[in-house]
Amino acid sequence: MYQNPPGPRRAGPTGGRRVTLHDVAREAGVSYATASRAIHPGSRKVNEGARDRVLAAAGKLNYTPNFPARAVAHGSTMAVALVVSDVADPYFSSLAAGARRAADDAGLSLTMAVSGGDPEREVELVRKLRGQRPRAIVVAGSRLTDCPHRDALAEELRLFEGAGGRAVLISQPDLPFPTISLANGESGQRLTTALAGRGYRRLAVIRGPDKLRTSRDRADGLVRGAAADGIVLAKRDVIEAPFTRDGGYQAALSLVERGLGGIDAVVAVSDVMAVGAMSALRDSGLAPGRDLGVAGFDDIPMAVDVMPMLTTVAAPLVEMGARAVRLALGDRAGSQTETVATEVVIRDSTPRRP
Amino acid sequence: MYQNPPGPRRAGPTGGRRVTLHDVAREAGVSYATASRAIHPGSRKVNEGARDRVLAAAGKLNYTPNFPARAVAHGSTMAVALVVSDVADPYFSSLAAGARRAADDAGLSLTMAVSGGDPEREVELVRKLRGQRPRAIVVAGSRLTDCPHRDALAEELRLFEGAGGRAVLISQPDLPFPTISLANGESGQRLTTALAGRGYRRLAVIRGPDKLRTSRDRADGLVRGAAADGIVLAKRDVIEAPFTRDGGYQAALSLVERGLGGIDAVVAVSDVMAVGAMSALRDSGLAPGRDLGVAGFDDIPMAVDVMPMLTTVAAPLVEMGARAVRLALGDRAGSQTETVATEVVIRDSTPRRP
DNA sequence: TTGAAAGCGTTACCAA
DNA sequence: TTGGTAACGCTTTCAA
Repeated sequence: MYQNPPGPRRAGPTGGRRVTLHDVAREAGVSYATASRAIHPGSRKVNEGARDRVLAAAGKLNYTPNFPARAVAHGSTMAVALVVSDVADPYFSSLAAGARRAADDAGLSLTMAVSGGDPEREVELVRKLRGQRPRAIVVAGSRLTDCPHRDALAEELRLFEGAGGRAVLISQPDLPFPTISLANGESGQRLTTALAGRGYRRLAVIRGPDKLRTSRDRADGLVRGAAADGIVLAKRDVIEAPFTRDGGYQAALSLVERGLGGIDAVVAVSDVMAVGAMSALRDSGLAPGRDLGVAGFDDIPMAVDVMPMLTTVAAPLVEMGARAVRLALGDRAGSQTETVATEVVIRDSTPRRP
Repeated sequence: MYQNPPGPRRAGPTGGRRVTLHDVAREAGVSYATASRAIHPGSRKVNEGARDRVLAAAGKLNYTPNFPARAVAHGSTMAVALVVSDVADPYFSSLAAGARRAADDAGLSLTMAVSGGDPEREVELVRKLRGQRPRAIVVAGSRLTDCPHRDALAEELRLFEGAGGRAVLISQPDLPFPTISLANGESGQRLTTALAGRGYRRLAVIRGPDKLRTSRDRADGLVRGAAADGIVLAKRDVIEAPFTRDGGYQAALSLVERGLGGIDAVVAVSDVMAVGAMSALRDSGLAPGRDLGVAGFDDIPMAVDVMPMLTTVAAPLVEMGARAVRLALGDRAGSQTETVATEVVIRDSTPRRP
């Protein structure tokens, strides 16, 4: 008789009383177990009359099931965790929007964790998240080339799966977990082909850190594509900068300061960087599109609101976020890695050249 | 002796074993209670040697405290909940970034709930969130003018507070809860003054639904300001549209189709709408800035990357998100409503007119 | 400082 | 179908 003794409820931190299932059961005049069954969606083993009374009592008392308690008893929560580098970055917030929707469809809530792009923090985050016992952890944007952290992350995720959770990665295909993957390299090649077809002859590439898998694959694809399509891409015209808007800005600035030397287009490995680059060009007195073609990757929403509109390799970001969650929640059958299609979208920032 | 029986741990859904505090205690050779105290940050009442052994054992076994269980026992979680309309909207994702940071500083995790702008869903969300027993719920972007839902929301938040939680609103100052408030009306007036000073004489306003408090206050401020500053703002030149980028686009389009009739600037009640409006103007063959001044509210990051750069009333969005969480977590002393300062930022989208 | 054990609010099993 | 109750993994008195 250690449990749920009748009598006044314990006061909360600010003096409030908590309504528990016990109160509901008493109010409805049924047993504790019956009340639980009536409230829980899954079990239909309860008399209609009793159920109605329980539901009515719950409504009257404004009862809300206590999720943590439910989680402890049932051994699993109703939450999915998403790890991103930065919520305010359009790339990640689009992924988050999709993940949220899919979680919602499954009746789960979404917990967001933000790493700030710090791989160490990312590992720490996953570790903490493990304690939350979410149904699944989706990791977007880790730096998988960075070996020690890469392994530490894999270990944390492995432990998470060992405890019954599900881990899924987005766009980082070389860890032994189900992954929503983008054909980044191939996309880069297709982009150069499109640019070559529009008359571009000499490229500069603005890329993120080499440790960032997405950045590296895209940059490599661009280099390969340039070679294949007869476009000149000098080694010194591949500029590395932080994988952010400001990184793109700085990279473009240094490009201009150094002298363009015949470059007729600059491709950034993300739209966010490309947008920064466009602003830098403009601040340097150059007109993006007219003086220099500009292109990016992702097709973030603002790509059509910058001027000129940005040519890009469109990735279905929202859909990717949703698919990651669905992949995590679905059964293990089928392929573990889903590759989503990308599409080159030509806009005004890369007009046809004479 | 019903509790934590020794022996093999229960298998998880996929067959994994869970490491519990019991295992750690046994591994360290101390009692269950001592292990708990050693792991829990707050209690220093444990022998250093024992503590070290516990921590070592925890590390060795890869133990992670079970948050839900902790929450059940302790009566409160380590999470803060944030309700927004749309994660992918820069306004909300900036708020989220700030809220995340503040939650992080307090050692709490952030759970995001997305209402999609649907007030009914928003109430439902808060209700569900109550079940999660977060330390605090921060609601951004509700439509408080919509009375039935407004009251329902207030009731849910009241119940949440009754159970010991903390509720804080962002930019919706007319519910009886602590609020991070923006001087929206006053900001609107200051913007018209600035525009008048730059030679603008006839305005159009693109606004969101009347039910949206933020939109209404800003629009009202613009109307008042126009009157005070001798700017013409005809009733028919106030266009209502969805509070989104596409809403702004449509509104501007209809404005152009209808004929500008002497309007020399269009002000949208948010940067997101303003950006949409700029694109619409451009698609209609007009040059924002040159043919027509454009201004917005918020100063979202992309305001400086559109062309021309957007004049706006800057709100410290990230800081607001952070302050909301801090307000929720702090003690009840001091003022319940904090008003944050805004600042008119003139950029190229509103050049001086002859 | 430590250990035993009583909760916390659920779910789920078992017998009725 | 129902009620009783063990169990979930933890925190926190209460004695020792």
